[in-house]
Amino acid sequence: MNKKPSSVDVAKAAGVSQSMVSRAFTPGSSINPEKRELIFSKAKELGYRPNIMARSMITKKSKIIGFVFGYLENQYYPLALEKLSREFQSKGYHSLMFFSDHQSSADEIVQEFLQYQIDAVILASVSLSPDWIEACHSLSVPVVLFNRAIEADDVTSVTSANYEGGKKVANYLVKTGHKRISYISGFVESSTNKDRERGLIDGLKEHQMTLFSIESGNYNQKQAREATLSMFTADKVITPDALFVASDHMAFAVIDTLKYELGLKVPDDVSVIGYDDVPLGSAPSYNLTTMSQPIDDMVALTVKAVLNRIEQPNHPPERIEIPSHLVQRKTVKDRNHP
Amino acid sequence: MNKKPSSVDVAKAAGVSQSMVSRAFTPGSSINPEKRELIFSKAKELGYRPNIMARSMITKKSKIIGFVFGYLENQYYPLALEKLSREFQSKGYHSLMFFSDHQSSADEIVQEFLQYQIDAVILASVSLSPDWIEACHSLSVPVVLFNRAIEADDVTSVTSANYEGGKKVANYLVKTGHKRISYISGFVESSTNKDRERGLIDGLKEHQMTLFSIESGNYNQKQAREATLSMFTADKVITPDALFVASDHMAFAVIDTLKYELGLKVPDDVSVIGYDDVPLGSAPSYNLTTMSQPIDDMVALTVKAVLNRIEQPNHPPERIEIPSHLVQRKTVKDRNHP
DNA sequence: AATGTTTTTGAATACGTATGCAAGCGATTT
DNA sequence: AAATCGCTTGCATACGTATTCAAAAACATT
Repeated sequence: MNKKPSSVDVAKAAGVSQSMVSRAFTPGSSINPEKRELIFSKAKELGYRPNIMARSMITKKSKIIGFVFGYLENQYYPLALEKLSREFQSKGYHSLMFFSDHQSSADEIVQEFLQYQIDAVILASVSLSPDWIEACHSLSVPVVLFNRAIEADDVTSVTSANYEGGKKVANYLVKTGHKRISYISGFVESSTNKDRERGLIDGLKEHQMTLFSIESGNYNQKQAREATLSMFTADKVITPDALFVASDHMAFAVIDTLKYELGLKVPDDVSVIGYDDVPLGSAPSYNLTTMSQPIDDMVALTVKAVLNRIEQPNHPPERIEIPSHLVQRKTVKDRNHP
Repeated sequence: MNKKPSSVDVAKAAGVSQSMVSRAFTPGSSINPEKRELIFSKAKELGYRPNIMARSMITKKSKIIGFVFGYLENQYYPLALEKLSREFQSKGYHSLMFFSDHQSSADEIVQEFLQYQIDAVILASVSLSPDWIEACHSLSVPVVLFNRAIEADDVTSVTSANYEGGKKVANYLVKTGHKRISYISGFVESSTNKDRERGLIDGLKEHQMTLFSIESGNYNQKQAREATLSMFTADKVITPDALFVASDHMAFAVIDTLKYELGLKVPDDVSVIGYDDVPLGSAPSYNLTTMSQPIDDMVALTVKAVLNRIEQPNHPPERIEIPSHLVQRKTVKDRNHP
């Protein structure tokens, strides 16, 4: 019912000028500490808090970070979202959500969120076309890719060491005696997927081996299931003895398909190794061996990178890679000692 | 590099007044269609879009919906978030995220997001204290509870029919011949949990039965596991033959504990029934029998309720309940025909 | 041709805040 | 006692937009 009080109202109540109220709420401003206390108490009384919209008109800072997601299905992303948001929240920023669908052009979304004068934009589970970057760059809003990279060098990206990760998987599967290693890929266009695949192939090559087969799962469970079925379809006489799946999320579907549709034993008949190290992977029902992308490190470095670029307008974009490591559980079998 | 163009810049370029540019972007405004086209083309050329911050100072509408979450662990919430956000996005609204931790008082968070002049606030996976309501109400920002209800009647809430859901569970478990039915609860203070529990107990009473035992899982997996262990600990000679678990999320942990820690068979030794019908429940590894809260209905009605309260300032708060129904899968055994 | 009616337009203002500038003031130095 | 310094304060303005009001233009009616 009551209109929201403004700095003018507080000023009147405290018998000071509006400027002073503003200064009271601006840390590091020149103001008598006693007056500040007085103003704070009056403000509390009236239920006043500075209007961020009005403030942002002057300061050109909205304290809003735009998040663009393609989907939240893969548990890794909501987790990342929560951790990132909490971190930003503790630093006075908040997250505004945008979801991209395949219909709406990238351009539309950019236009949409630029209206909010966001201070930076984080792209996750979505790839971005060069026009986005250009548009954002020309309006000097920093772009940070989370778990995606891109060739362009005027954008900051944070990923795990996907190429090395792929190699480590190759080494591990070879070392454990696998002879027919297949790959169920993510979204084929995504850098993350490409790097993991390249790492895997190069890793195999070092052992004079090649990929046994490959199918696209497109980072979703339905297609991962289909990919699995097609790899083990009846007319194939020789089938893989190990599957590297580009994300845990898909790996769960793969394991279910293997076990309950194809009647195969994991890892006795087929080994499966995922990527991400999502919490569900440690559930005894899956017990998934996987490559970990340490989420806390990813988040911490992302936040730091974003703040750097916000606070130092000409901070150079960086390409940050977090080392990933193998998490051994029960879906890979050592075939050397049968 | 380029500063963002303003309506004044566009006005100059098109040779009209600033007012007219504003009108061009205000649907239903009185303006010559040809001029509007001209302005649109000039705007596109310059890369102009109205500044929402500035606009909101006049209109008092920020086109921002505040979301408050306690956690996103339970898959139901990220899904709801995505669906809600997409829906709002298509209607010109966007979602600003707030995460509550147990340390920071509710009051702090309210203060924090009221700064953003949000048009409404949706509470999910979090309970809210009466002071919140009061604060929001007095500033006339509508509060909508998603999957939570509250005694106060000046707040809109959308839930599934939890009480009836609990009853249906009771009936189903009794009908399938269970004699010792226990409950693993969610956060004991939450309305959702209380209603499910009450429904279960009342439902049992109708069959002259009582709850065999109860433990709190607090909606998280760790405590759900502990609750399960304590229900089946060695010194108990009689143990439950059915477990109603207040959320699927916990039910997965319960099943894993039962199967892999206690060496029990589900459903042969113990039946388990969850609540929510989260996608993972349909994975063959769990195949969880559960009560469904149809998420699309929940979302659609939430969006409608929020928009109603935004657009019609004195639209009365409503208490919306969606019927929930049983989803039969494989974690409940019919013990009548052994 | 003169009048009335509707539509389109621009000038001016308000929204709530931050900040440059100059004035006020008490304390310190000469 | 005068001059200087540092701190605190208020005035005035700017940010980018929507909107009221009155003027102007277009059109319709007699």
